[in-house]
Parts: sequence; structure tokens; C-alpha cells
Amino acid sequence: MALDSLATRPVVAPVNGRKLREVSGSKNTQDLRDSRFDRRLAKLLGHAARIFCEKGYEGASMRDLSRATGMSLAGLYHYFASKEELLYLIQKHTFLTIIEDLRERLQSASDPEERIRVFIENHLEYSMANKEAMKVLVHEDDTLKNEHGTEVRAIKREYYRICFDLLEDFQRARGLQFSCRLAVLSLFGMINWIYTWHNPRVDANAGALAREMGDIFLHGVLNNGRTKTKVARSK
Amino acid sequence: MALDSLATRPVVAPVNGRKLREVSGSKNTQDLRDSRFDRRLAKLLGHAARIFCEKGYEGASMRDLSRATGMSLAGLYHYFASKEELLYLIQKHTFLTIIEDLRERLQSASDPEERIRVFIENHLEYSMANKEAMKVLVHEDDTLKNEHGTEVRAIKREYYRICFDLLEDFQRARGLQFSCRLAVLSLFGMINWIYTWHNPRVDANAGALAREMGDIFLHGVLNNGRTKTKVARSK
DNA sequence: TACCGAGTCGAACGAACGTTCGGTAGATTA
DNA sequence: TAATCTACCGAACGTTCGTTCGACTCGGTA
Repeated sequence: MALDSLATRPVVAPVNGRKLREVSGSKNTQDLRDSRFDRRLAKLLGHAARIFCEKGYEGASMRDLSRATGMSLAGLYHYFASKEELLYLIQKHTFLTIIEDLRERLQSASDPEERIRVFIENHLEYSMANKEAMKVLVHEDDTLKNEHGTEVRAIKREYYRICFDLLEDFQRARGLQFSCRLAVLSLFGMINWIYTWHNPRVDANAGALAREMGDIFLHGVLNNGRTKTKVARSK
Repeated sequence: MALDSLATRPVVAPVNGRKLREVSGSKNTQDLRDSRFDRRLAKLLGHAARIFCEKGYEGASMRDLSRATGMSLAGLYHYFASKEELLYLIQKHTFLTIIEDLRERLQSASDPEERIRVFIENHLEYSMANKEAMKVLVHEDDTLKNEHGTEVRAIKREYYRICFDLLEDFQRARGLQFSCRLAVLSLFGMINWIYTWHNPRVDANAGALAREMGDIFLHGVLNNGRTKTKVARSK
């Protein structure tokens, strides 16, 4: 639920113009301070994700975040430069974590079908475990403009590309013919739509859902790649 | 593109507290005035849909609408009571028109598979012909609260129900077993996601897209309803 | 002729917005 | 001990928001 690690921060431009001092202080003290800063920031991002999820980015106010976190309005700006950067940090961290998890999981699956199922399962498990950040990622898809928007869109393209390649592998292995673009986007539609309807009290959990949706999708592209026109009768 | 008819207005509570006079004026003059009012309102709703589509409901301002329509800020409120009602009118009209079109089309299709294909085709054709209103409908799905929200949600449930019943018929006719709820929601995900990626210069038109997505979806639920576990090998 | 309602407008209302400024307490460094 | 830096705050800044008010014109009605 919480954005519990910001390990990605060091590789990008420092947040809020906060300079990374190069020679002052002992390394230990420095790390301690930075990790304290990061932990506080991560907690703020978690609150922000919940608020953006509930009221939408435009509908949410910095005063909402101030109220939710107990920190003063001005104090918040110690941790980020603007409301827009807040959204950027949430989206970027969410996307990068999903991709990182996915890459890890894909290492232990070689069968093309299995790899697509891993993709779906990873996406769904992350979505269910981080509902709020995930809705912010999907729903505020074209909210960010300029550099921040460009950067997040680049990560999105990367994620798209991974799925596209998995589908091409599957297609090649089975000798099928179908539009990978349409297939990827249909799959994304199915799995990104879930946040609008999933109710943990009546709907299956991530694993079961991933299996069922994987079945629908894979049978769909499989049979569609082989035959044309009408769906075969069952008897 | 434009919300070109508001034929639904007479059956609901009058917009903006505007009373329907009962005895004053000749009937012809009355009709003329009302239709003039409706035409102007419909034009405003078209502009509003475009603006809500571009900037989101919360991000759009009444001043944006004033600028786009050339009407003064105060003048707008002659046609509706509030910004919220504006969104309500757009969503309601869009939903009711889709359902009306669908009911008409379904009358000339009796085969269960064919009827599902009609559903998909209707949805996609309307979406492509009314991109802006459609995005507002999908994207601002849970923006409306209270009475307006309740009413739109009721129409949405009706639309869901139609699709659900079509799927049950298909299931019964083919003797299949699968979760209709999951199938409907997967299908909705596929077709409601389109607005995020469709590019008329590179992607197929509504008819072709409806056929391809229909193939994927129908093969998906068909084979999934018959077999379990792994996808059959193609050789 | 007097009147009325539809349609439209400029100007303003109070509230809320994102952000900034000047400061302070306390820990760390020189 | 003096200087510096981190973390935070109250109070305000200027702007924009949705909405309202009073007034005006104008075609149709009594």
C-alpha cells in the first residue's frame, strides 16, 4: 500500500533542488539523514496517493494532504517542489517498481505462454497490493505535461514494449498471426480496468483473477490467430 | 461529435428549475422556444464535452467554457444550474443514446453470438463518432455524487445488465461455463480502454476493431468455457 | 401603450487554490 | 561557543474558482 522505498531517487535529479552534498559530514551521518528524509517522503507519497486516488489529481488540494499528514502546508514543500512533482514521484515509483518486479519474475519462466501469464499475474498482484497508487497511475495517465510527463510516458512505453515482445515470442512459438498491438492494448484494457470494479469481498484475488483473465486472453488470441470469421460451434 | 439532440429532456425534471408553463402562449410558439433553448443547450454541452475531455472535469473551468462558446460567464447559467449539472447532462445523454441505439440494433439480430457482436460494434461505433463525450463518460465515472451520481450509475447498471444478459444467452446456447461477471467486465475493459490509445491515422475503424475484438473476446470465453488449464498446442 | 419573460451581460462575491516568505527550535559542525 | 544546516511552521501572497446580482435589450402579448 505504501510507497515504501525510494531506492530510485539517487539515479535522478535531486528532489526539490536539494543538493547532494559531496564532502561535508561523515558518510554514515549523511546516509542516516538521507534515509530519514526518504522515509518521510515515502510516507507523504503514500498519503498523497490515497488522496489523489479519492479525489483525483485536480480535485485534491495541498491542504488535503496537509490535513492527512498532520504536517503544515509550508512544511510539505520541504520534501518536494510542487504538487505536480508529487504526482510525478508517485507515478514514476509505481511504474519502476512494477517493471522491476516483472523482470525479476520473468527470469524463472521460459515458456512463452507461461511468460505472458507471469506478466498478467505480476500486474494484477501489484495492482491489488497497491490499489491507490495504481489508480493514480492509470487514471492520471495524461495529466503530467512537459518533462515529467515525457519521462513517465517513456517508462510506460518500456512497459508496453515488454508485453509486446512477450506476445511476439508467443506468436512465433505457436506460428500464429494476429496484431500484437491490438492484443497488447486489449490486454491492458482488461487489466487496467479492474480498479473500476474490483471488490475484494465478492471478487477473486489477484492470482485467481490472473488465471481467469489469462485464459480468456490467451484462448482469444490463440484461436483468433488460427481461424477466421465465425466462432466454432461446440458440437 | 456534438450532442445534437436532447429529446430526453421532457421526461425528466426541468433543467435549471425552468418551469414548463402550462397554459401561456400558443403551442407552436412554445415548441419553437423550447426547441431553440434545447438547440442552444445542446451546442453548449458539445463544447463542454470537448473541454472536460481535454482538461478533465475538475481541471476545466466555467471560464474555459465561456471563452469557447463566446457566451458570458453569467449567460451560461441560463442554460444549466451548475457545473455539476453540466457533467450530469453530458453523461446521461451519452449513456441513454448508446442504449437507445443498441436496443434498436438488437432487434434485427437473433443469434446469440451475433447479438454480442452487435453490442461491441454499437459501443465502438458510438465511441469513435463521439470520442469526447465518451471519454467524459468513462473518465469521470465516479465524479458525480448524490442524486446526479445515483441516476447515472443506475443507467450504467442498466447497460451492464444488457451485456450480462447477452452473455448468459450465449453461454446457454453453447452450453458453456464461465463467469459472466468477469466476462462482461473484461469486455468493458477492452472497449472502454480504447479512448486512451486509438489513433485514427494508424488504427482500424470501428467496424474492423469491433470484429477483431469480438474475435478475441468470443474465442476467449468460448474455449475457456470448455477446457481448463493450459492452452491447447496448435500442432 | 404597457408589460412580461427570455436571453444576455459586466462586475463583483467569498472561498479556495498552489506557493512563498520570514522565521524558529534543535541538532551538528568548525 | 559560534556558525551552520535540517526540519518545520504561521501567515500571508496573488490568482483563480463557481456562482450571483442587478441591469439591459428585445420580441411577443394583453
